[in-house]
Amino acid sequence: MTASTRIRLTPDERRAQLLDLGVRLLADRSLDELSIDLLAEEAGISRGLLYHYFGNKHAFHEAVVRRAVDDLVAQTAPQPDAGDPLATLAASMTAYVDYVEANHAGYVSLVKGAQGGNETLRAIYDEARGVLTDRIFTEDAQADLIPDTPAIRLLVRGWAAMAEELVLSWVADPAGVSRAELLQLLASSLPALVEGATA
Amino acid sequence: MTASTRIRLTPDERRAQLLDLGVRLLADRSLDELSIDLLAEEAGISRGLLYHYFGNKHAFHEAVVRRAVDDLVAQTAPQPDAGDPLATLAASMTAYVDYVEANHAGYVSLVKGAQGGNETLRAIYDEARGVLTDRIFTEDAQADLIPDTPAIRLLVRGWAAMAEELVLSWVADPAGVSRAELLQLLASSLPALVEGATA
DNA sequence: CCACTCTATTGACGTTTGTTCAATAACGCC
DNA sequence: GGCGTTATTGAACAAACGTCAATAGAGTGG
Repeated sequence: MTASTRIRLTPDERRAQLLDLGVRLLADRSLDELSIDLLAEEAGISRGLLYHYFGNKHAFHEAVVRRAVDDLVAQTAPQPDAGDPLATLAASMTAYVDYVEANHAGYVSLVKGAQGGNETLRAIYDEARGVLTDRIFTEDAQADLIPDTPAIRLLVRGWAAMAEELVLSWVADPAGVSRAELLQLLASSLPALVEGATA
Repeated sequence: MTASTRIRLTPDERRAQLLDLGVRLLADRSLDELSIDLLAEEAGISRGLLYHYFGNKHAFHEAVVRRAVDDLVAQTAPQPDAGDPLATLAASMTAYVDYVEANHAGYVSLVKGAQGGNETLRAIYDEARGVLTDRIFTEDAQADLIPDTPAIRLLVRGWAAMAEELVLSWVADPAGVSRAELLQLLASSLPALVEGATA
């Protein structure tokens, strides 16, 4: 549009700009609905520069997903003040619901969408889920509430999938279920499952 | 290769052939890793014919996913012989585990991958999950084991996501958990959740 | 048995889009 | 104020998507 004197950023700044833009654009578009053309125009750069920084389109996608996942992990980091492990769990779930509510489209498209992607994307997703569930073990297991066996590990993993589904489904259509009820479901389900499995 | 006299099938036969081939090819490839060129060559047809039948690549993908999902629903259809609702549930889960074991790659790539796709793909996936979970209600609810409230509906939906995760995760790495234990987890988790939520 | 019609099928063409690479110009430094 | 480093460009290539008028297989009626 206006006079476009070439703007030169440091590599870190440019990477950050492109990743932020990628998160924004890929929130309501799938990867192949996003052309490098559009991305470059939106960022005010040439197509070639994207390849200089990320190599190819898929690598860019992976970097964006990693970025989104890191955000999720950071913003749901547990605060070490609570004493009661159940209260800690409840706080974690609240933070998680907050995050999904604030980033609904992006969560579905980027985080969840990673499951259907290639090996690398699934690995990123798995790693994130691993971090989230490990918190459960390191925080709650200290109180010996949750035994650490292969079957229970598997069950907790399943519980995490359930939690994701509950929140996404509720955000998409909250009809008939209050936020408090949702949080209650999330927090009570883990003990219920563990007790049901060990009994 | 050999003399290729143009083979002319009925539209139904051709559609079926292409969908079958699509299921096979998309089991270990993502959509954009599959070129129409390869598909056409593999099917022994020209590229144009695919567009004649499906319009565009995405519509083809959707049709393939719908096909895979229909297979899943059909092959896990409950047998109306069992009496005890808990036994029926156990039978359903066994059929489900059988299916996922036999179609691991395809399940992940097609069924699960649909979650990360566009609106239409997610609708197909949701519809399939709806059919699967509705079975729970129509079969088990008759015995009044499961009350039908919005919160419980949501919970059952979450349980379905958990079941999927458990099975996929177990198939990917069964270390430390026997098949019987898995089935036990699957079958016992639903009652445990419902009881935990209604208490 | 031949011509004829219907329609499944082709193949060439235009266009979009991912990717490469040598050339260019902005910024810091002497 | 010139100079070198390197972030950045833009043109050129290739692969793949999608379109459409032309083609030919298969049944049908004479």
